[in-house]
Amino acid sequence: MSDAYDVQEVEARWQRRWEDEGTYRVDLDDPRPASYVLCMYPYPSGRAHQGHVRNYTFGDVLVRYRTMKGEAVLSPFGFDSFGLPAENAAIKGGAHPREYTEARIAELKRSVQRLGAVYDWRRELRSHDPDYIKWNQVIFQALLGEGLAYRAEAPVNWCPGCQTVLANEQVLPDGTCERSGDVVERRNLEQWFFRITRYAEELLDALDALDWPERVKTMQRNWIGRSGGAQFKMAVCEQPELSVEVFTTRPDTGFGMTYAVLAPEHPLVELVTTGDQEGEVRELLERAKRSSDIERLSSEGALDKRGAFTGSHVVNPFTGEPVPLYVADYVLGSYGTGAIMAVPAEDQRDYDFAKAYGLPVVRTVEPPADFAGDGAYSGDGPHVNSGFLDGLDNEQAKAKAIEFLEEGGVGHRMVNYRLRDWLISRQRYWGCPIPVVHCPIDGIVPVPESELPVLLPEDVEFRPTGESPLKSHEGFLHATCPICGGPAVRETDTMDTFVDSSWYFMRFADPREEERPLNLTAVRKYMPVDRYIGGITHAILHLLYARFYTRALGDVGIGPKEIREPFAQLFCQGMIRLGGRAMSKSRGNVVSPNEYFERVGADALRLFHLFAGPPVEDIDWSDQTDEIVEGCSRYLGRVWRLAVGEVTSTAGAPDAGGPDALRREIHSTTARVSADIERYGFNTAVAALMELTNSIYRHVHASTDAAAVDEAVRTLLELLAPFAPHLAAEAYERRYGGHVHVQAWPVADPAYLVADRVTMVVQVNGKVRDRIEVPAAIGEDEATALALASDKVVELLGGAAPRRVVARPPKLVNVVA
RNA sequence: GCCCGGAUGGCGGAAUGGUAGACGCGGCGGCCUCAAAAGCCGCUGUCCGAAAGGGCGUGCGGGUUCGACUCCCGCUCCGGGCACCA
Repeated sequence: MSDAYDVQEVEARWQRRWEDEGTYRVDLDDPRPASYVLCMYPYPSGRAHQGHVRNYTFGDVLVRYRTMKGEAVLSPFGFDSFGLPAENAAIKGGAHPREYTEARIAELKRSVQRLGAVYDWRRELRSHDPDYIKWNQVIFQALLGEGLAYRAEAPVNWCPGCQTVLANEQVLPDGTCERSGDVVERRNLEQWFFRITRYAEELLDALDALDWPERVKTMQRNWIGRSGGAQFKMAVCEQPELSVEVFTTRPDTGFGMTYAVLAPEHPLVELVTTGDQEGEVRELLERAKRSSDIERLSSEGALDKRGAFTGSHVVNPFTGEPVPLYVADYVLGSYGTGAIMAVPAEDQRDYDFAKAYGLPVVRTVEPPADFAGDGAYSGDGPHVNSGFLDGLDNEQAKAKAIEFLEEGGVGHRMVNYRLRDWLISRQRYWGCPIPVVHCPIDGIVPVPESELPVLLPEDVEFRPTGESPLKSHEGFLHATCPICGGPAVRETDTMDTFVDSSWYFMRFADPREEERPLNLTAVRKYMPVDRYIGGITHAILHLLYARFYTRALGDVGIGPKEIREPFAQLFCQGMIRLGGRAMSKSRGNVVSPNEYFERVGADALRLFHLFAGPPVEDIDWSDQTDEIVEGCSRYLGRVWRLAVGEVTSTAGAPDAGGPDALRREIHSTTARVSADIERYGFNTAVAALMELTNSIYRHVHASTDAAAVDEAVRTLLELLAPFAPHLAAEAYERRYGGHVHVQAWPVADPAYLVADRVTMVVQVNGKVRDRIEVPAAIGEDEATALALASDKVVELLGGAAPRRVVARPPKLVNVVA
């Protein structure tokens, strides 16, 4: 047997062996404690890129580590295989989306397997498989039955590039499509929605208890956007039978309302606009309709063209005085009541508008003395010009103002959320069909479960018209109404692919369950996911939808009702940048892992990703990267020679400290590596392994006794196993026999973690001046005495008595001169 | 504008309030070799110094402390999120 390490042969052989022996398969009757480690399932983009490598390496370290710790780790893999790129490729003259997608799945799967990441492949899922489509549709019907799915006409985000509607979440803040970059238009269309808003409060409140990155939780909080305040009605002076209802977070400032505003979309606009104002109002409505969201949301541009007086007035319930009613595009039809009370003195937007239209500004909160005086003051302070609220602070005044509105029967406390219902219909082919038919007699009728799945027809033609090919496929369109048996038209919308990814992690618990979407026993065994790993890019969309779906499925009886949160712990790994930009296929700046697999092997590339920096931080793929990869490869060679090759003692080698010192290092390294893995400190874990390796070399050179070295190498290989699984396995088998990945994870013995003698630092005025070898158990008095006796200290004190001595034995003594 | 992160050698990065720069990359030197590669060993923050040794040093300015990369206050720059949401 050659001592040379044949990377390609060894890696291929162990990968086959893990698969053949089912090392990482788990089953329901597994007696070991169950746990669940999951990487976000990928959109199959073909060959893996470095981002995948990083993601799956991190996940794989945890799977292997926890397996060695004695857990039955559920580690499944699947593909988020519906989605626009496949369809766009077909339109451009490529293959059918199915062929295109499946070819790419095969490619990605090969890369993932080549990496040596281990999965229970029996559980592989693909969103576009008929089986998954069926359960997706069954879930949809259940949500429909419970009113959690509904159809409504709504102003929607239409992307002209993608020729489909987008969820609010898919529109970037600048009003462009997150995928194509086109400017998103507003259109009124009948669409399917999921009632995620029903869970707004729960989704918000439950965030606190999650072990997730704080910034992800913050993003979700912002997205849900809870604001508390009051809602109340104001009668229209000119037409007392009409009233305008407004929402405000600042009912305490009601006395300062000097005008009110309707959104251009508000249904009352037409009714309250007087004849002489009609021209102006009409012009504004036209403008608002024409304007893209970008223009409308921009604070640029002349304000005086963005509002108009309706000619009517409403009565301010606090003062009893009439105030003018305006219509303005800075008020959104889709939030709150679509109308506001305007308080220029305490709201900057209202202030700017009031200035442009010459409306009065009345302060109701006394600003602090140092307040610049220009513009609105939205902070806290004593109320003024506010009748019964005078003198109160904001909180007190709010409570009292709401009380006042309630007593008057015109209003009440109110909470509003920024979160809107989730628009799930897409006018595209390559997605899960929405399983309903439209019957001229019975309306919208769900397809009965016995007829599911509704599958996509294969024989379709993709044309660059932008219209879904389903709309012109006679065979697909033609259906029978399940109620009346008459002719009906099949729904041609498909589901947002985020629907697919909102429950796959639960299906993984038993992906072959044939009776229901979820096997509850299996779901209960593994859920929630203990470690969920993926990119920060999904901080809002996927993670919020998955949280919603987990709850909704529980509540409609498909999932376990008690499991509310899908991901107990979330880890977001940093991005990989190249040339200052995120590495991504769409930017065309990907570095393929394949050349690294060929040159240095999977272990070295894995080690690079683990070692390059903290997993949470972004890393730059730079000129230095290849050199570091080489370094990782070199390190593995060093381990290999130590374990399998010939490393011998060296004449004149310095004393390495003997077997006791080596044993202490074995245990301290074990402790460090274990703790580092738990906190995703993979870079420092690898550093610790390198230190131990260097140390073992020193001990070998210095002829430390073979038993201690043998023990050290064994532990090194065991600790290295999650990081460089192939080399560790091969070296371990050759040297010790047996399979390292089924060994028990080493445990640090605390007895070895304390040394007999340690180096004590002696400082004078906080500066290190000397180091003394002392017994670890040294007391304060003795440490002080030793420090004061130090030549350096004597010299620096120059005969004077120290003013103070701070002793922290056995680590440090600080002498204050 | 608001809310989060971050800033440490030539580079990637380590450091429960207690030896700043672990580990690695790069560089320099030595051993091995006919030679090279590989490997093994050592040095490598900066300034002064032949050396011993000493000064300075974690974005900037203050503060707390015997002692601050670490905690507090005030800035600068970089990255990210949110932003007419009433």
